[in-house]
Amino acid sequence: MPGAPHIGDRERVILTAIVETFIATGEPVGSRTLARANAEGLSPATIRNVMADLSDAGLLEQPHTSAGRIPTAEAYRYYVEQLSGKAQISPQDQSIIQDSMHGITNVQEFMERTSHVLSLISKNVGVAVATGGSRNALEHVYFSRLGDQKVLAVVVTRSGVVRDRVLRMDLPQSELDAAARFINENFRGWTMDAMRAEVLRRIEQERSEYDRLLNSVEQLYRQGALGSEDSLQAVFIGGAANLVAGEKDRERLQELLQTLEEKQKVVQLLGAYVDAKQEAVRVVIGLDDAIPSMRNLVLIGAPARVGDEVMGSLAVIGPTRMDYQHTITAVSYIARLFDQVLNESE
Amino acid sequence: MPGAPHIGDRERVILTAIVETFIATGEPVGSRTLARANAEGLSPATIRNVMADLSDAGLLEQPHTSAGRIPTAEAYRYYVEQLSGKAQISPQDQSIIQDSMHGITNVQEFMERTSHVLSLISKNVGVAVATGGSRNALEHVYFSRLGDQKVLAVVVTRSGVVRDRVLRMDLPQSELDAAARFINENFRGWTMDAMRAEVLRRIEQERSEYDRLLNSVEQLYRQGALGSEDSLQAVFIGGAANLVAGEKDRERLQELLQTLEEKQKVVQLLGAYVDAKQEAVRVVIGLDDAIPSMRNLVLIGAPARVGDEVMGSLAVIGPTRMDYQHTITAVSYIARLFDQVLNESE
DNA sequence: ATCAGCATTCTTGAGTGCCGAGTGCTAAGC
DNA sequence: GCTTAGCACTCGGCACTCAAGAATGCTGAT
Repeated sequence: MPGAPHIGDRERVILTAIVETFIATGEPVGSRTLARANAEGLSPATIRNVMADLSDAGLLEQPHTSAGRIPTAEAYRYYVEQLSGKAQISPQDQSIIQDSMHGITNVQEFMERTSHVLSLISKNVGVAVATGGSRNALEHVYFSRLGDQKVLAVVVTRSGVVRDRVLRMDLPQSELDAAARFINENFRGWTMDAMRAEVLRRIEQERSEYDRLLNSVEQLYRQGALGSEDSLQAVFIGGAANLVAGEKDRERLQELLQTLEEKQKVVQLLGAYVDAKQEAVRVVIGLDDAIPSMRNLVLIGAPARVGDEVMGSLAVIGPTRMDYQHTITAVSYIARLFDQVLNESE
Repeated sequence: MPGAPHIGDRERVILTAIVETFIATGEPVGSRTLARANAEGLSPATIRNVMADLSDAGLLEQPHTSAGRIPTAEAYRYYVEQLSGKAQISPQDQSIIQDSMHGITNVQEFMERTSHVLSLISKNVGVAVATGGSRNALEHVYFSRLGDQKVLAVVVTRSGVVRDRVLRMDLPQSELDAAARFINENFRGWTMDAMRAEVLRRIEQERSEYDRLLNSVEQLYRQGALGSEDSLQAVFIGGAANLVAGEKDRERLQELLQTLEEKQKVVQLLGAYVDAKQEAVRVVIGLDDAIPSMRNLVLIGAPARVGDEVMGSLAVIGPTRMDYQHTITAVSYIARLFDQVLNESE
């Protein structure tokens, strides 16, 4: 990567043209093809010169000596950057989304449909992750003995997420009820973490009084009944079938599909790249840093939030060769929709 | 299909050998190969004769004039039939299953892991569906206002399945609480269906008294809060990536993956073929009747039950060319495990 | 600077010929 | 009468060659 010939106007136009025709055709683009298609009226030879410069700058690659040029990851980054997000979502996409989102019953369902819709629109893999664990405010808990040693814990958060979990413990139903009542009366609206801290504090301070009760609660915590975010994660993946069209190498295809089935990895991926704090759509080109098997893939993601609370994230994963503009607007639109649908009356 | 040469001992042995070597190699099996492998000491010529008979009986096919023979669906059916289910599960499989099933927290999770484990063991697609809606006994309900017009309904069944749903209605919290209390006190242990019938009956009879309360409950029913089984279905599919190895035709591969993503179809498939009443493992060869895109696939499934209650079903879906014995024992083992794990203390 | 032309490189697809595996049939052997 | 060996025939697949097409880099002219 020698001193970049600081990309001027002509270079930018040509690079953009290369990226776009490569996205469209999938084949290495040569100087002649470009000269023919490009209205700029430049001759192939000139274009070749520019191409050579761009190759030096590390923006283009040649698969073989006598083949056309292919954009590098860097070129895509550049391309996406100068792709001002001014595009509006198309009416077709909008109606696809409206249709699919009809009659949503809960967050999980929204996420599931989202993954599906994103895959439809982008013709790639749609991903939606519902996280939002301990930061959510508690609304209600309920415990119930199931069998011999088993207790069912149900936790409802204020944002309407329900989570259940079977624990193994032997507290009698009476104590479970007492614990539930205690929690519901004292800690409604608290976050799980804050609540735990408070319980621990009280155990320290007022040991004598609440003793049994607080210990029950602490025991429930320890079993994960009220617990930390990771167990609440639900991952929805739609359109994995679309990878078949894009990936020629069978082994790699299989590897990719396998990776997608490991939900944990997908969560980790979104967690790493989708910035919860920021509302913006994030485009990450080249996922090999995070997950080796996803080399050459691109992630276009955004956080899903209701008000200020982050409920999860959504994304499209696809090959570098995808319709960025289109996908970005779709992701952005659904991310906004999420807030609208779940915040107020639909 | 002329008069079947009623399959004798020799025919059976040869057919079995053909099926097994075809499963092993994936290539059309010819008379010579078979003669070499088969200890029976028959000459290729003899085998050719038998093969011709089996072809006439519609049990074998030739892809091309001078290729070997391939078993037809009918042949697989015959093969599976005479495959007495005497095989024990292998220790390796057993330990894979034990490892994966460790620390199960609820039915959904069991199903998810099951689909994964089945895919691992069978090297095919593992499927698990949690159904079991209205037939389950009610344990507890809870309603909570979420926002403007929205109410969150949480239903816990006696078998430990939790279900939540956001409804659009405008009952005030006080009435919701009253309805919940009423239901929890009077109908714990009832099935959803029986409960609804009773509510309707009372509305008729004792109109005056409970009026408002009963009407709230009925309204909740109408919104599906306490409702019919279909919305409770959760479908888990594992190992879809395994299809890549088995299916050469890319288009068909894509079609298959797409079909698997349509959860409804999968539910319908299991519903059609896995007999809830019967405990046995069911092997269905040739799924094209139910779902055209699944032509040539095989389903090996069993119901998942806790005691007498059917909680769902589990299955392996794969190409006709699979290890039947192995898969059948695995499916059967996990089906039994389901009862054990969820019924009593683990 | 820009562009035309030329020699060069490399991929791709078509065409060819050959080998191996399998079949069906007929005739000989137990 | 069942079993087997032998023979002629049919295909699919592989290796190989060859020509066409596309793109490149360079050089020299405008």
